[in-house]
This record gives sequence, structure tokens and C-alpha cells, in this order.
Amino acid sequence: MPILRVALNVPIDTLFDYVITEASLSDIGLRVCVPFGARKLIGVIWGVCTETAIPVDKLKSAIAVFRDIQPLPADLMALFSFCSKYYHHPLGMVVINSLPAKIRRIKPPVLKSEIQNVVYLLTESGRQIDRSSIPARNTVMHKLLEALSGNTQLDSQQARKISVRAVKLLKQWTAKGWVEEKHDEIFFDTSDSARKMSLPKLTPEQSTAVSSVVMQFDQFNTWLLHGVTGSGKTEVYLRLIEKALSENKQTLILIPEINLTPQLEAVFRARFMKTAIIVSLHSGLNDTERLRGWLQAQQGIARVILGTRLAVFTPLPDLGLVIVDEEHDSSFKQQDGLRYSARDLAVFRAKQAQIPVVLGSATPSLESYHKALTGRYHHLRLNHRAVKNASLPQINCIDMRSGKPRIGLTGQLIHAIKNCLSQRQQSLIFINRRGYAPVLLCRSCGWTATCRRCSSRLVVHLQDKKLSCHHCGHCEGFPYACPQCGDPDIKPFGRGTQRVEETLSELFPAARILRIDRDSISRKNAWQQILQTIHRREVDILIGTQLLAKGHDFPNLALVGILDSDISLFSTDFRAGERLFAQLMQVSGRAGRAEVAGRVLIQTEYPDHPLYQALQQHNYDALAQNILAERKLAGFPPYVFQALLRAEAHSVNTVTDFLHAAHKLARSIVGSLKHKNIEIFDPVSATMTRLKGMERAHLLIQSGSRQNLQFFLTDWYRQLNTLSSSRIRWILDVDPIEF
DNA sequence: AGCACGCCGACT
DNA sequence: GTCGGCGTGCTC
Repeated sequence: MPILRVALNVPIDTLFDYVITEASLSDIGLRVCVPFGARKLIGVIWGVCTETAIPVDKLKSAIAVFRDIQPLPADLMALFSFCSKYYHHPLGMVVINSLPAKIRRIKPPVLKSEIQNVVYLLTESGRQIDRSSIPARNTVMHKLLEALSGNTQLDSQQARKISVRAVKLLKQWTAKGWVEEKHDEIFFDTSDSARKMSLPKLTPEQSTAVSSVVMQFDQFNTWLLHGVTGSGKTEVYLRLIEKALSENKQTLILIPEINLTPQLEAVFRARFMKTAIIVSLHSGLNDTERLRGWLQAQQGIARVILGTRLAVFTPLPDLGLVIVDEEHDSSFKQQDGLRYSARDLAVFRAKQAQIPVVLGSATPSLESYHKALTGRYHHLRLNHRAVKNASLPQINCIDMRSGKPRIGLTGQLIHAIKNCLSQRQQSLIFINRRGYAPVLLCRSCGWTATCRRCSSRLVVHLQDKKLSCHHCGHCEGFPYACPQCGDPDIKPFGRGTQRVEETLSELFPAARILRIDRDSISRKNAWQQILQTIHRREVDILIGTQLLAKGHDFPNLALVGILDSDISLFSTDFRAGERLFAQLMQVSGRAGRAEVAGRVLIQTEYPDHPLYQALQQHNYDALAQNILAERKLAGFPPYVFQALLRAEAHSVNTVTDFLHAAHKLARSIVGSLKHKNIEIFDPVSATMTRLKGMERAHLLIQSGSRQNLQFFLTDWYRQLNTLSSSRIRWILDVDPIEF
């Protein structure tokens, strides 16, 4: 009897064998339902063979093989294997967790209308409904009828935009005969005329970039598309996608996890609406939508796949091009469970498929930049802005060494805002700290409000009279007096977005001020409305956190003011400088993108700091090379490769005991002389020592050779498994970016 | 990760 | 005498 080797979603890095009456090699990659202990699980058939090392009395029979969906393609399975080996994470967990939730269930999904979009339209009797007979308070019904009037078709996604209940209503109306369901037929005009709409003219730099990649379109190459903000990287992507489409290839585009997906999606749809199906895979999708996108990609129906990091695991039979936009963005690195870097895996996929991969950024990660400098990546530069007359903003520091203003805003910045207001231009104040104030302080005893579950201070949110922990979400009421000494003189200390908003509305009572941070964007589609409000010039002053910094165009923005960025200059995290620079470059890039000249003012006590100097000169290279030189000297990435053993438990002792044992183990493994070049550090507590009630610490391993590090980790990981107890939770983080 | 098994304290 | 607490260990 044949034996199935099955990958299961359990934290044991091994395949499990099952007997089955009939199976063939073509079943590899199919889902299978198997008994596992006392429960039933779904797994993926990783191999079919006739022998097993497992004693016969232990072998069980598989329950059912699912053939509703094509097996996972071999290249995707190879990606999973690589991922499991490289990140030292159980294979089954890698595989199963990257599949759409609907096909991870023991009960297979109902697939009938998944792939083809169903559209709804009014029937003859539906058109004769007397709308006045429907009570006015049934607003959803009215909106839906309005949307369907004039023979308009709606798909379920459009219906959901009207209301979440609209989809259900459509089903009810279908039953009543008011509405009919139709399978949307997909017509594509693949003629040249359809492709060559009126395209924007490329700048010489853009043309060079496009033609360089196009010339080597049939081989693996990593291209670092290094273009200043507003230089038109998106247009380069669009031309390359067009090339891929013309060769009948699929394109995978990875984007950071921010609310910018709809924007980019709209741009892509506008360009390729007539020529290709675009699928968007982001966190806002429900299970059905995600499955539909995944299946359309897997069947080759979708030609352009736009998604956040998880999309790197999509099956793509005709993959011809990979793009990673904002490649420096840290959201490409998963920060729990399997801690993979979608950017690195994207490069792996391109290599696998022997196709080009384009990493785009205005401020590349130092890892990528270093690879470009050393020739492993091809460096493509866009040094000029693409829009006519749009120049890079002028960036200046406001020297605060002579004294910090009590209200947090210098006279110079206030004056600049006033100027903008009088010229009816918009300004943006960037402060990367939400809430009213970061600290609540007792003036007489020095007590500060701290979180019970985390080693963090509670942030003052004055508007709802709450103290809130930005790490675990814990919220509590505002105390009337100091809980330690009883003194009622407790005061918010420092500044967040809310306080800046308060100050500015006092200074400019007539100005229309809009604060944009995670607190102000509570509702889901509020973001779209906010952007429209800004574009319609219904706002004079914007106040925002990094939410505002990324990717959006604000054509009328003339001034960006940056507050309190100095803290990051002296962070213990060696990547803080790199991140701050990227962020400030990014937010500065919001100014002067169209024809309004832009200006950026940075309030700082360190105007001579190399980071600000480089920023003022728009000189990424100077700073990057400066930091690289430091890193080389100090022996930091990208000159060494790191792995972090992260551990957490309720008690500190459990964590330290485990890490000390792991440390001893590591030393003995290295001592056996099998391993070279491995540097083992002592266990230290994490930057956030306590998080959500868990004590956290870690142990760093470093090596000048990625291969040496991997050899070591494989040995170490195997033995760590025997060391663990139920009290401790641990994980290996390969190429960590947070500590 | 689950889930069973197992060994000790408070209940009808 | 048993219900249930969660520590330990196994899952093809």
C-alpha cells in the first residue's frame, strides 16, 4: 500500500506518514485529511512512497484526499521547504499557515462561484419596484436600488462598499426574482491598440531603467530601483508589467502593509483594466475574497497580483516579473510566528523562476544598498522628479539649542505655517507619537503612569480622559491624584499629535486642522474620505504620524514641519538612524510633489548631526555610506549575519534559565569544532522587557558567513527542541530587524 | 499547537 | 468517593 508523507500544521519539524489505498506521484501537493492523535487535521501531501521508518502499528490511514483544487505547484513547495530550512520553522506550519483559511479547514470549501465573479442586475420585475413603497429608513435598500438602476451591474465587492448587508439583500432579492445573478464574462482586448493608451512620457532616467530590465527580461537579476520621492517609480513598474503582460506572464507586486493599497490598486486598474485581471491580496479581505484572489492567481486567470507580504506565497504558474515596492519597509518582515522577510523570499522566487525582480525605494535598506554597491544587485537610479517643474523640497533645520519653546513649536515654524495659511497652501506637521502626551508625571515624587502588563509608560489621551498602553492596548481611567504620594499635581509631560493639534488650534483658530493618526482613523473607509478632504483643499493644517508619511500625493502641500525626531538619533537600536532617515525622507517627499514648491523644517537640537546634514542635501548616499562604514567597523549587518533566539514566559526565571541552557548548548556545539566563525552573545532582556504580561529576553548569534550561521542554527535548533518545556515560548528569528 | 493522561485538592 | 485543576508528554 502506498504511503503518504504529509506536512501538518504542528510545531514538530517532521513529515507524518499515512497509509492509503491508492495514490500516485501526481497527488503531491494536494490537501489531505488525516487522523492525528485524537483529532483530525488537514495537511499537504509532500511525498508518496512505499516505505516508512515508522513502526507499522503506529501507522494510520489517511481519511480523504481533496481534489477540489489543483495541487500546489513544485516551485511553491520548494519555496516552503526553503523557508522552513532557512527560518528554522516547522515545514507544516509554514505551508498550512500560508494557505487561504478556507482551504485549511477539514471541510472543503464550496467553490462554485469563487473564480468567476458573480454580478447582480435588476430583472424586469425588479425594475418595476416602486421605491416609494420602501420605508425611507431602509437606507441600504434605497442605496442598492439606486446603484442598480439604469441596468448597472454590481459585483459583490461593489455591493459590500454600499453596505455589508447589501450582499445578503441581493441574495434575498434574487430569491424574490427582483435581481438575477450572472457570471461576469471576462473580455480582454489584447490588441496593441488597447495597450497603447495615452501613456505619460518617460523621463530619460525612467526610460533607461525600463529598458535595462526589459533587455534582460528572461533571466534572473535583482534590480534596485533607487529613485527619489516623486521620481516616478510607479510608472517604471507599470511599463515593466506591460512588458510582462505582452509576454503572457504574471507579475507579483509586493507592497508594505499600509492603507495605500487602494491607491496603487486604482492606478494599476486604470492602466490595465482592459488588458488584464488584477487581484489584490491584502489584510482587508475576508476569507472568500482572499480565496478567490488566490485561486485566480493559481489558475493563471489573474495576471497582476498586488499584495502585502503574505502574497509572496501565492501559486503563480506563469510568473514573469516580481516587484517589491518600498523594499526598505519593515512591514515586509513578519514579526510573529514564522519571521520571514517577504522581500528576501521575493528575490528567492525570482531566482527560482529565472526572472527579474525589481526592488524599489527612495531610501533602500542598507542590506540592499550594500548589495547594489558590491555588484550583486543592479543599481538603477532616478535622481530627478518626474513631474515638470516639481523640484525636491528645500529642507532646513531649525536650531533649538538656544532654547526649547514651551509650546513645542518654534517661532520660525509658526511663522512658516502662517505664511502657508495666507497663501492658501497646506502644511503638515509630522510628529511620530500619537496621543496627547507620552508621559503622565507626578511633580512631587516623580511617579509616572506605567502599564501593568508591559514595561512601558502609559500615554495620556486627554480627549477621552484615558491612559493607554500603545503596546498591549490596555486602557485605564485618568487618576485624580498620584497613586504613590497622593499629590493631585500630576501633569502630562511631552507632546503627542493631540497636544500639537490643541496648540495649533489655539494659535490659528481660523485654520481648518486635521489630525491623522491611528486614533482618528477609527472607521474603515475613513481613510479614503480623509484623502479626499485633503485633495479638495478642505484642510489647511495636517497633523500626523508615520501613517501620513507613506506614498500619498498631496499636490497642494507646501510645508512639512518635523517635531521631536531627535530621540531616534540616540536609540540603542543600531537601525534607528536608517529608519529615521527613511521616514523623514519619505515625509519630506510629501511636499512639493506637484507645482507648489515645497519646504521642510526640522526642529532639532542637533542640526549638525550627519543624518540631518544628509537630509538637507537630499544625499542618501552620503549617509548610507557613512552608516555602512560604521557598521563595518562595529561588525554589524550587512557585514555580519545574525539570528536571534527569542524567548518569553510569565516568569523571568523561566526565560533566563532557558536562555542560559541554550547558551551553554550553543557553546558546546561550537566547541565541537564542527562550526567556524560563530559568535555567541550572552542572553539579554528585550527592548520591551515585558509585553502583554510576558517577560522577554533573547540571545544573539552572529557570523560573517551566512552558510556557517545556517549550519550552526540547524544543529542548535534540533537540540533546542529537546530543551524546551511547556512554560517557555521561543522562536528563532533569522535576520532580525527588531531587538 | 491541541489533546489525553495523570495525579492531587474541594465538593455532593 | 468523584469533579476538575493544570503539569507532562505524545502525535505518523
